[in-house]
Amino acid sequence: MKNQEIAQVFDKIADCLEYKQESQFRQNAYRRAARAMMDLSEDVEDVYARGELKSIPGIGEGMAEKIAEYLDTGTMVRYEEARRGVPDTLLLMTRIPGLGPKTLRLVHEKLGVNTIEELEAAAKSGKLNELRGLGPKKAENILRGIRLRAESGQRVRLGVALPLVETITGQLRRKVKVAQCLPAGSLRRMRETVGDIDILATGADGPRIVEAFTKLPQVRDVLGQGDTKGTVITGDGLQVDLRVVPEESYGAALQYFTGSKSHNIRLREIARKKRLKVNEYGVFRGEKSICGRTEEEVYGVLGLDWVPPVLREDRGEIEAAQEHRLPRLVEQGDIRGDLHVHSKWSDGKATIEQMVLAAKELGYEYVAISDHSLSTVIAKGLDVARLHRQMDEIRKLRKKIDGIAILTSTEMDIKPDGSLDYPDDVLAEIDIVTASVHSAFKQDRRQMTERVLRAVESPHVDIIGHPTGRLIGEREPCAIDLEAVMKKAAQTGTALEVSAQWERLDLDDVSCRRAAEMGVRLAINTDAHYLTHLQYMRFGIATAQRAWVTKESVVNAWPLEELRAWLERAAVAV
DNA sequence: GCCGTTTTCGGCCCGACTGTTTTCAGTCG
Repeated sequence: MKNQEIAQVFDKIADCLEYKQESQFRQNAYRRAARAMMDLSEDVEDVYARGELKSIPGIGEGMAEKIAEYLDTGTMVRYEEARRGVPDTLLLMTRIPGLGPKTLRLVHEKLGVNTIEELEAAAKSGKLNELRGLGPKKAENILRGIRLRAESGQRVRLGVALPLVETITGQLRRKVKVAQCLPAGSLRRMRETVGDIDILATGADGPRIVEAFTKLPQVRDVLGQGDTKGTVITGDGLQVDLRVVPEESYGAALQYFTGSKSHNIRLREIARKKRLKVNEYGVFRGEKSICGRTEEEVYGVLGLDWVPPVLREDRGEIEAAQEHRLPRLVEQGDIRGDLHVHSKWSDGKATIEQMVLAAKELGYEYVAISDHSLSTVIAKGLDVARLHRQMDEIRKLRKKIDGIAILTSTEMDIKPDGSLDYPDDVLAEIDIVTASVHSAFKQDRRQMTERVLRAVESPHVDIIGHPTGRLIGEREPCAIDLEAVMKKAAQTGTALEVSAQWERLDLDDVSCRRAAEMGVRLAINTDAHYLTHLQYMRFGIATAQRAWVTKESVVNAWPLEELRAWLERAAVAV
């Protein structure tokens, strides 16, 4: 899978062109092409093999040739050419906040600066001030930028960012009069990680709201403070932007500030063609504001249905909204049960009864208790004897607790050779079987793929748990041919999990979309080890929504009877 | 370099804030 590699090459070309101050539009073309590679839900080599590279939006004649060249030869002449005269160490400096391409080129050419260390020295010695357009403040800003880049710059996971933003907006509401105050940006789009936090507020007194924002206890550093906009760095190094607009601009501002950037650019292009202008204050014909109070109005006047924030990535949602064929996405209310929940029998922290009651409290129709199997020793995996005792307890609980169906289950290891951790006759007794990889993550692609395929082919396995094993920001996804796994899963009716744990979100949105398109069934599960983890369902749902998934594909959005019928199918299909 | 209800050339999103400037360029989102 060379998608990411090619994306990086295109992005680097764009960086070089930016440094060399070549055409903005050409730079954008490379950035768009890079994004197109990242968003591609299948292997670019497969698209190339079919001769369909040019059907990818943003990939034209030239880009298609460059991709082909890279896949055939492993290099790209255009890349080498772009890099000429731009030392690699200089490219690293393009990510320093406050230091743009113009300044970078200036210090390189006039002062011979090639590295971050040299830049720092030049700023400290006052040499920077000698250059035209650069004063002492600028030098100070650059030093701060270097410091910021060194200590933060890490993207933060959704499950961390969301509680943080809820705290911040809550505090702001208490400190100052705001009509609206809510997260926008990638957080509202529920991306798996966010680079910064964007907050939108409406209210009459912009300067005062921004002032209050910069004085919040979490704020360590104020990067900018104007009448309508503030930018700060929190104690743990995360950038937070606040934007204040008048109430009548709420919809336009929310739309603008939610992004994504490429989604917004597309909208503004559409507006231009209609001789309209979209900005954060509204939609304008000439000087006259047509609308802006709600997002629905903004989309409507451009001829689009309202687009759910989770879809705003320029991955086809614009066209779908124009043609009134946006999907009705799966949502929290559609979920009827959690099919991956641990208990104290293995490494969970609550009893089965506690977990079941908590699931019932959430309004679920059913819940599956899926403790670890034998091989996961570290998690107190159950041998067959303990498994039987655990299942006995479940049978007793069924009599004690009504209003929710309790399914027997297991999260069973797929061993390195692809064999399963329980024998078939034991698996046949269990209502629902999730099979997961928990060891030998470093196997090569062929071994791993065959290993998982064996599990998919087992008539007893219903769900493949966290299919790639990734931990966001900690462990890369394992090498596996997901396309092959999905193809087989579509045939056997085996579901793939969308783990709602925010450290995992596995499958991710892009793969999940591919799976759904291929007709693979999905199971959105929390893999809860604590009672509170049951609440993580929202992250799994967001991931599925970002993958355009509707409730028909999601097995735990089905009524119990349908779910049981599907489980029966798994038992007879060999 | 891409792309088409301004179609094969001539466009390409829009505004806020900062710093160094005496009217605006650079950077950011």
